[in-house]
Amino acid sequence: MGKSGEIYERLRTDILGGRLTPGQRLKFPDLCARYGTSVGAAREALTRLVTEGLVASQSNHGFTVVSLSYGDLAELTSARREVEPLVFAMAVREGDMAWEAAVVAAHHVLARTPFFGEGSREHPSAAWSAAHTAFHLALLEGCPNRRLRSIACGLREEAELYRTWAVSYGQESEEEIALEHRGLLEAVVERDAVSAAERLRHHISHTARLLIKGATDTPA
Amino acid sequence: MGKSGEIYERLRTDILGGRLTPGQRLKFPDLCARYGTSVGAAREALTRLVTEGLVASQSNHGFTVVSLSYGDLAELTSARREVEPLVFAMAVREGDMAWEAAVVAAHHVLARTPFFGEGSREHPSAAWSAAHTAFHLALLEGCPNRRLRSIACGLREEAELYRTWAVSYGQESEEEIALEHRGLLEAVVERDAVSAAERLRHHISHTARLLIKGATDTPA
DNA sequence: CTAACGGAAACTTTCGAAAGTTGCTATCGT
DNA sequence: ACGATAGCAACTTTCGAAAGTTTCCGTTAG
Repeated sequence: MGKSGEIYERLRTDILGGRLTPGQRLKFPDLCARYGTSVGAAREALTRLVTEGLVASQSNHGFTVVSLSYGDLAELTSARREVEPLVFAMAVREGDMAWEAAVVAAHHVLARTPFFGEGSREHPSAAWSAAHTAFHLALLEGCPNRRLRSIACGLREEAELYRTWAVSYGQESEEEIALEHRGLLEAVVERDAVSAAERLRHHISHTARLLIKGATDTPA
Repeated sequence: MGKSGEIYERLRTDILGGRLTPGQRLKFPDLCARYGTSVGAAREALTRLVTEGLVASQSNHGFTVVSLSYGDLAELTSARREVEPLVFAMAVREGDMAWEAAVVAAHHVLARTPFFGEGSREHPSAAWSAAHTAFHLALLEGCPNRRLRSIACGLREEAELYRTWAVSYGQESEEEIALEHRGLLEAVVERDAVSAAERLRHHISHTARLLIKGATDTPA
């Protein structure tokens, strides 16, 4: 992997990790200093992030971290409600036993990881977030179609931004969410594709609603 | 639009137009001479095409036009069978009257354009191909979700490569295809989303089968 | 005759300075 | 005081040469 791939990874994790705020301008002088690289490498990394929907660019106006809005969250959620269940259903139908085992494993660590960490009572712990992402990726991994898988994963990644910037999760959501995760696991081991799709669609709608409720300004 | 956007367009049309053969190596010296540009501009254009699936890249081994294979066609078709009908159904449910009118117009043009041109009896005319693409894009355009639309259009574009390199179309297919197009139009004006999705799924399967039959070597 | 090694050619990747563009500010005229 | 204009400053974009890689071929030793 070339050098620009390295800065691409770092930029991506910095955006997803909340170290760069949505809407923030990404100037080359700053970037080069921050990551110790040349403009060329930074430029290539940024253009890759643009196609993934994490960075926006205007001609001759540079690059910015994408800005969050209720309208966009609604559109993103609508897209995820359509494609993720579809991909998940295909995984349930066609995934092999190794996949099934990976899902069971991912659910196990998710279930055993505490929702809130030592610090905040508002944001889920980094460990839980990681386990949560891993579980959902594991669910989709069973789909044998590379293209569909990467489409679904791409949408989930865009949603990740909204998750990291969500103001707060309600205390009561924790159990409901855990219940839904168990339901998804159940659909996998029982190989019930239609139930799987239905449950995932509901889960996406539910969690998106939590993000909307948590925010301060009015929904679009 | 910058200079690299210009060469991006030219490269894209050259690939889609069959002037660059699948699997062909794309060397910077050649590219710079062909399009009269610098390596930097060519590089940016290529990386953009990689994310669209029209060009493949290996680290330190340069770029190539994607190579066609039966396995890949099968996967691509499978993906299209899932997402295009979904997007089309959403268009039928939510598209406004202006969209409906655009579909009627696009179908009119398509129906009046002769399938075979002056020259070959094997390949559809360039005019028909253009009208065909325009019709299908018009169908998807009614979907209000920008992300879903661009996903569906992206998949169609990848399929375009297989269409331009298909060995030949059977003579009898012309009428069957025209019939299916009329069916799609009908589903739009009658606002029947489930029929629309079903018809489009069938149409995709059918045309993909024609491509497979037309090829000379054995399917995977 | 085969295999390993060395070296050169061709190409990809990276870099940073030059050129180009935009938006702001200060100055001048009304 | 207000508006217009010209110049400036900051930044983006582009370019092509330098550096780094891989591949291939010819040579030599076994």
